Amino acid sequence: MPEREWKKGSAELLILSLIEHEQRHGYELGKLIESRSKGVLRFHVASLYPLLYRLEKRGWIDGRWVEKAGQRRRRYYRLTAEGKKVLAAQRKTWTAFAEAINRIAGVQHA
Amino acid sequence: MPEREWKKGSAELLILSLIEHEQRHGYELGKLIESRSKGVLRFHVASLYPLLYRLEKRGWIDGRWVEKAGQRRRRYYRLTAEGKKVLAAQRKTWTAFAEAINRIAGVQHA
DNA sequence: GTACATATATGGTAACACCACATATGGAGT
DNA sequence: ACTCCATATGTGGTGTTACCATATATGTAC
Repeated sequence: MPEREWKKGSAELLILSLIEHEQRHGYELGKLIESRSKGVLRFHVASLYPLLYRLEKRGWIDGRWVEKAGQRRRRYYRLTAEGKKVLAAQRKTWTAFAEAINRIAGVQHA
Repeated sequence: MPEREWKKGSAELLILSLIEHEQRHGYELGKLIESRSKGVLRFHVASLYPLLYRLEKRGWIDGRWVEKAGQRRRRYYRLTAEGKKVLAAQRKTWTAFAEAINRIAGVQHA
């Protein structure tokens, strides 16, 4: 079952989209993806955190630690200018990809 | 750029769909995917042939050699009963996946 | 006789989601 | 007090799989 494979790469688009308008921390992103996808998508921490480091290293997102009393420290991420460009490009790529799959696999537009 | 990653797993759905109604050989499948996707999807031989062996080993597709004078031998694949079930399941999974991505990434239905 | 399309095949590499496990804090239930 | 769960971040090792480069073999066109 290729479900696992489809998730590869899609994670980037999801993360970038979710922090497009407001900064979020890792755990929140994981929970958001799970709830908004109605359980269809679930990224494990061992995928999520390394991904965030990769995106930050590439300069697409920018993280900063926020410490609050009576709470474990959180790292909040926001989209950089470069990240905005990448997000736009990935949205376009995703749309073309999904259309191609639907055309070949004969899935009625969904 | 996650384009490469998205292709992982999608190959199975594409192959199974393309041999749903008529048997085809490997090279033909590669060319069909490229043309029908208008160049968006292109699977290299080093991905395609090993994939066909995997699918056959799993019993989802059934291949047989066809030799014709003045032509290199070709291996034609057809969908097995088990393959039909898998195809139906994968179509469903793909649709749910694409919908989830679109919902979260804010892509207008495409 | 060279170039290209057709057609199948494979050893090695890179990417990345996942498993299992780890650390740390706060609140709810018993 | 103690257990359990939700919150929150972190990592070493594994498995899957698309791709690179390269190989073999046939037919057609220039």
